[in-house]
Amino acid sequence: MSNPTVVTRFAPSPTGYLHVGGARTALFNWLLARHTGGKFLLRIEDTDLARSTEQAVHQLVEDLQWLGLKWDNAELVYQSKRLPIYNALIEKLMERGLAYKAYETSEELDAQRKQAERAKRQFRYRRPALSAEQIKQYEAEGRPHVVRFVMQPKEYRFDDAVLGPNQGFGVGEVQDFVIRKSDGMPTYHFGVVVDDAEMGITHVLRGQEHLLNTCNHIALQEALGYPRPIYAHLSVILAPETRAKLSKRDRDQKIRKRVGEVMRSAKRPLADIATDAGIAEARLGEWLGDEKKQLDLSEQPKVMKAVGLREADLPEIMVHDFRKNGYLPEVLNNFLALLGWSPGGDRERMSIDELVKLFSLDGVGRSNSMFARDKLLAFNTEAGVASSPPRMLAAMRDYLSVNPDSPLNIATDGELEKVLKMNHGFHILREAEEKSRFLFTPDEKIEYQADAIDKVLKKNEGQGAAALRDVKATLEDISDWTTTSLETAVKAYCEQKQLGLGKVAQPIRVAVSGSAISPPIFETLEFLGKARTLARIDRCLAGM
RNA sequence: GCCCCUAUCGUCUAGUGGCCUAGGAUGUCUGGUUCUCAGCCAGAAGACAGGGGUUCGACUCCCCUUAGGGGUACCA
Repeated sequence: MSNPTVVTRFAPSPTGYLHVGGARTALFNWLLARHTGGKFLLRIEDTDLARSTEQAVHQLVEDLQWLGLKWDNAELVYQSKRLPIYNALIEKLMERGLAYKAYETSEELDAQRKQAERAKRQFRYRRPALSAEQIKQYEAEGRPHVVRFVMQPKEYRFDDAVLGPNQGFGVGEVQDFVIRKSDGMPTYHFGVVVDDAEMGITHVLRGQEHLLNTCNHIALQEALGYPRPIYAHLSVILAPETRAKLSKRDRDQKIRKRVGEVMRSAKRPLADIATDAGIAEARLGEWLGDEKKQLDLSEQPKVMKAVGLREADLPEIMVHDFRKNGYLPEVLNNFLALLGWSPGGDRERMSIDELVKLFSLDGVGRSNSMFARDKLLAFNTEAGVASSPPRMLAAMRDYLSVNPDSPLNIATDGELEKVLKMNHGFHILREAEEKSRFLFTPDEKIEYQADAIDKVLKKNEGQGAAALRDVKATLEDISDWTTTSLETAVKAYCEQKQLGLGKVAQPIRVAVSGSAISPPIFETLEFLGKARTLARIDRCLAGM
């Protein structure tokens, strides 16, 4: 009997924040492991030296922790630290004639591909017939080389837990693929096969974009004598903006578009923008001209600022974006789980424990799904209402920790609880936070929005301002400054003056908050206290 | 181009040959509640891509077409 324990893994490459597609893959692997009482492991695939960073590893770890997807290996597995293991295996493959050195440069291969394309042929790498002398000469020259795996010309077939049995590709699709790059690093294909085997991975849940790779992987497993894990290829998550695979590049795309607009309409040359952003013009130009290029973590905000783009203008794609905007991790998990999986029936709202209990590969669908944010928003709204005050307080603290510029960072827990309560029914924490900033802003720093002043106070010969001046006396007379007393007093005033509550509440709202939108007025006033309320009314009136 | 995957309301999906005059959620629309923005309550509209089979019977099985997506790297 083989060991029946399920072992899954998440193996991201550390090239930036975790995006929701990756998070969904991680979640499914985690759910399968937890559901079956197995293990979930985390491995860092940092074989791309140029793009991998230690900073990205930290971010990945933090995002995964935020989502609550704990991994069971105490120490992270870094592929970059396992080079001797890969090399020994590669040497052996070469000795057995199952792998060989190839000396073409990337440029030469590109040219061959182009040529094949022109001839309307499919380019598949075939082992060139090199004489012993040629090889000797290349070696003597110190010519760089890669190592390729000899792919047997046959059909590769495998069963997929999601897609069904007998998946695969014909002879014409496979080729001798690279297993070690010219910089000495193994490719993804090699690292993934070796490490999955060594870590005892039993189930590989990954995106459908890996379907063809799976042929390479099973061929390698056969050559290396490894068991084949159970494969489950997940559908692709599509971005509504592009209707194509959700990608971090979508954000770059949006910024790129904006830079183009600024250059054209505002007639600002690239050099200006580069200067504003503090980035070399050459670098910026290179990025602008190549859709595949991405701005790195430090460059992105600078360029955004230089062209007047705010965080909110960009689509939320990274897990970090959702955290920063005030989504609950349990909600994101719930929503992500539903992208390509269903427990059957009408069941939709599930806690993490319920997800673990209900999750099964049988419920995983095969068709791609669009990442539609409005449903996520509705889930978050609902969860915000349903969650306990301590949970929401913790969530708000977490939100503030990633939004250090918010004035609410000075609030006490008690104040934060009040803020949460008076904003009951908010969609995301950011909404409650932004609506409440004025409560934590010094009186003299309140900025009055011109349109709010015009509409609420100045319109109709200053009717609103007059009401404000008049009701002030009523407010001054209130000694018991509580929501209920305030409500009773102001409503009595309205009745006496034959005014709708709105005619009085709106002017007060603008006076204390600076805008026409705020939490409910009486709770707001209680929170501010009598002195600050009256001071703000005076200041507002004086400023008109 | 070639290869692969997919196809139910706008979107996420339930549905595994008769329970389907197709269920839920979200969004949209209408009305109500309300001191603003939200929220909440009540109601409505909204889908089996098309064409062939198989079957007593197809949303469900098969084929073709169409459409969408993915892949085709010394990225993972």
